[in-house]
Amino acid sequence: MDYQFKDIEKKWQRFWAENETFKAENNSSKPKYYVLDMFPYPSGAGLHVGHPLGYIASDIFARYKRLKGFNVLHPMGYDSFGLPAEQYAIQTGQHPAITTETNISTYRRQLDQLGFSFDWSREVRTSSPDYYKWTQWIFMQLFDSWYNNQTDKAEPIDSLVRHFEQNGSAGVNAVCDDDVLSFSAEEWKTLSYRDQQTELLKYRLTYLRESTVNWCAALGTVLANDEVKDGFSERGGFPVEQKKMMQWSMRITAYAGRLLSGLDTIDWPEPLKEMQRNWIGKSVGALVKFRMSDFQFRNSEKSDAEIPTSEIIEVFTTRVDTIFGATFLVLAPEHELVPSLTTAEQKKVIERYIAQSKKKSELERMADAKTVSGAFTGSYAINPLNDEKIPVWIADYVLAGYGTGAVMAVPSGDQRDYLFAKHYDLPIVPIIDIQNIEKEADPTKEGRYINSGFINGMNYKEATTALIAKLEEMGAGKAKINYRMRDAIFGRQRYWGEPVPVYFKDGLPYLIDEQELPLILPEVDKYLPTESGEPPLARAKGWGYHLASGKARGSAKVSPPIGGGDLEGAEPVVYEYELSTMPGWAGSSWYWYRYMDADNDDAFASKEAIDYWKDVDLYIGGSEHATGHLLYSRFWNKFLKDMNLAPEEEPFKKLINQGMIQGRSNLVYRLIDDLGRGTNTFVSHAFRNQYQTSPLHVDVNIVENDILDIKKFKEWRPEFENAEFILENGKYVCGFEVEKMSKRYYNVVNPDDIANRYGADTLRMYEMFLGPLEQSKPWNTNGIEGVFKFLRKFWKLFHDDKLNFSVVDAEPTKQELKSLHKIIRKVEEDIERFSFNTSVSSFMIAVNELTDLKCNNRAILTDLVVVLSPYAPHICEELWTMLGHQAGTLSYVPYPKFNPEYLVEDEFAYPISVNGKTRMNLNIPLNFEPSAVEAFVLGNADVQKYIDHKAPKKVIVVKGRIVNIVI
RNA sequence: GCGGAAGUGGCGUAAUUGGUAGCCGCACCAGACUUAGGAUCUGGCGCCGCGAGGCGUGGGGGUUCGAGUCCCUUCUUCCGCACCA
Repeated sequence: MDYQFKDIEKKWQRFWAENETFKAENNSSKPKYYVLDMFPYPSGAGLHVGHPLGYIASDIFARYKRLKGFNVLHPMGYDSFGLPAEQYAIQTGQHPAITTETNISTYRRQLDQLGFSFDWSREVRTSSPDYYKWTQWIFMQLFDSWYNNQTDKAEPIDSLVRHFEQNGSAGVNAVCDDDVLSFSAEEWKTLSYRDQQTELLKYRLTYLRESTVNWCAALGTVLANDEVKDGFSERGGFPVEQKKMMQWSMRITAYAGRLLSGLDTIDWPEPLKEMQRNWIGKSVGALVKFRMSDFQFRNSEKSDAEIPTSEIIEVFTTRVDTIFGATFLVLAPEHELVPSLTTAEQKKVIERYIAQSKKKSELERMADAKTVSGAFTGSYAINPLNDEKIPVWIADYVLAGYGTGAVMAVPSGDQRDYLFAKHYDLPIVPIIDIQNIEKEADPTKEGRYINSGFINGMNYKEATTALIAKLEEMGAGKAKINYRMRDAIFGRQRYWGEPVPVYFKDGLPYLIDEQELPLILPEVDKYLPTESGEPPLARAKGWGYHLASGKARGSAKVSPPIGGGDLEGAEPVVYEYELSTMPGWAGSSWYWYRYMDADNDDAFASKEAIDYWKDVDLYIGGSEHATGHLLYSRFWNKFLKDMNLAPEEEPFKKLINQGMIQGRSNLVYRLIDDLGRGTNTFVSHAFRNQYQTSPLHVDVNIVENDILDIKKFKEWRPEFENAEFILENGKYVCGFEVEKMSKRYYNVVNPDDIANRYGADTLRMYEMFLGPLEQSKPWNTNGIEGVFKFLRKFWKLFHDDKLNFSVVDAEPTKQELKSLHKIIRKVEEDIERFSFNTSVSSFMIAVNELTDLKCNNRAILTDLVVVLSPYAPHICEELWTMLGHQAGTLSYVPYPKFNPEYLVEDEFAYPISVNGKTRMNLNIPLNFEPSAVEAFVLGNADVQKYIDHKAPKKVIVVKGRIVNIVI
């Protein structure tokens, strides 16, 4: 029989599904291996040919690991909450759950037809209540926790409460809001329950904070950053303004240090780690306090400890060693001290400057990076180390959100400060002997300090240490590590997301009872905000938290169950739920645990399952998630570890970014008439510049090797029915361009079409054949024929000329064994280093060789089927059963053992080079020692001709590699 | 501006430790079979040259018997960040 890929593929896909061939067990004597793909958002467009790239690679790896004797977990699911479904719902009124369901079935069908070895019994969907119950549960754990800097981990909030009860706020070293109170144990106990809760909220790992959001009044909704383009909504182009709103936030900054140091322990691509490092943005430096001078404040006879904070400017610097060169301070215009520092004379100037910088959009501020602007407050501060009075300015090059929002300006060492000083004629003091500040600032750390008081003569290291010690002694500063990263906003004013398991009482948030989980997303009449601007959930009728009087719901109680005594005996009351929903990254920040135990009703996954699978051994996905998903997931994982709910500090041991598959668009060139109108005549690529033409995208599916199928073109769109063409060599040649794969460029290639025409095995191998997995590349269907031909040739090895199955039981020949063992070794090496493209060409070489040898040896072909099966599983399963094996066993047979003996050669065709240039090859036995090789080579007549019978200066012989004669 | 990745035939790519540059395909050319094929097979295919030969891994320089690979320098493309104190 001929290679009937359609029948074969359908047959095996059904077999695998019916027999649950790839179901993984949660306990096994085999070692575990967890291969994970980044789960997709099921969009309405379905998969294009670029999406499965990573899935194919991970599937090959998973199948290979099974052959290597591992118990492999290879699951798939859907990140099914998200904006597109909601947007569609707003437009059509259709519930997003319905669109999501439809899209998921499309995805499932498309994934199934590619022959992936997923364990579908573990499928997860983030939008399913069984799943988001546990997303909500983890949120609750975060709410009930604080970060203890002393133990460097998160702890239950109870431990903080106990500390407050025993010692008050003294000795607490926590990651918390800036405005926490200082109190004694007694004072704490006298606080009302509500006041206690208010205070605790400042410590919780998820907390309420006033944050700025993108508010679009016309759409009546909050937009995500990527929905805003240059201050206007991407959809509709309505103006977007920054608006302050109370938002849920996650105290991810508590984990900044661990998120950074953990990067050194994981095998991820270096660029991606670098992105996370930049995002976290650690800088080591010092906080320094500058007292305000008596110039502004009448009495400054006070010691530092007595000075109210409003009279101290705190700056963060990474170069505390340059402090003697600080000739002025600069505050961000938004800095809270600016109004009190501004003198009456300067008030107008300052106010004008603030107004002006507020007007600037972020874009303008960026474009404006080179212009210097600022304003003097009229006040002076005192440098704590030399008591010099220096002026305080404001300028928008200082960002309110970074560090303390204030800098000490050292114009000799910092270019921005230098430009500022030049512009406003402020002093520039050199502080290092070798510093050259003629034309620009010199940030050198080499040399010795000058003009720098007690650090004069010291080097950088000595000075830094001495200064920090001195500042600490004076109480005027301390060493400080600062991070660029900010706490993450954890809420959206949207419908299609996880409801936040929180209700409000007296304006304070409380967790709902754990028994009430999941808090189901309610039905609403419209998916838009209310007229008063509240999120869509405000439309849900009768949706509120029914706090029982203690009996009605059994153990129903308010969480946190701390200190509250005012709930007893009350009538059931309905409290308002939180109306925002969780952001897109909530559900994806822990999903790999759910796969371990997807049906568990009692826990997000059982302890046994988590202890068995532990972490993800291989994670494949796109680099676009570098600072989003991959950072949040690491954060939640560390938190779960602190709570003893997860065993490993890092969730993804090894990670690979598959490259993006770009689109390759085809263009036709339409002739333009004198009036600039498009005609119905099209000019072939070579002649496009000889006429007035305009390029037009054409569907890549009616173009082959850049030759336009004219007949299909005429059918493509009615207006082209009578199109005329100016051809080259009788053909219409299209131009091409590499751009995003998108409907509007008509360059989308659908995997369904390819699978229909060539089969899934061909598609899988071709996607790998395109090039290295990590590399981005344009999709070009040209070339797929080569892979298709290869599979047919492979099929033919097992069949005679009449296409009857025909293999022989005989002793394999030496050459057959050599071909086989070359590929056994090669594929093993390639897969281990994720070089899938090179395996495919090696398979081609092996099959070419075996075809030339007319090999139909059963032993050889049996092993070859196993080696190829991770790449082309369907055809291999079919041949495997034809070879007489039981159906379905192929996935778990041992990978063939490589035997190096079969590759041993006794002769080698040495390349003979003269002065580094290869001239010929000579067959020389491999057991010849270098001296014998040299003698043999120099004895050769052709060699003598090349070296002109002269005595060589030197002969280099690398055994088994090369001979180089130097003359 | 800073950080990262990458530049090899007409195209996708290969060369795993410094050791024959272009494997394997696509496209193309020639041929075989075939009453003109989206079939199969054979041969050719980096560039210049009839050939001998010369030149070739973005450009320039260096180390080495030998460099796509190592070092310096420079250009280009892509990605990320963007006044970060």
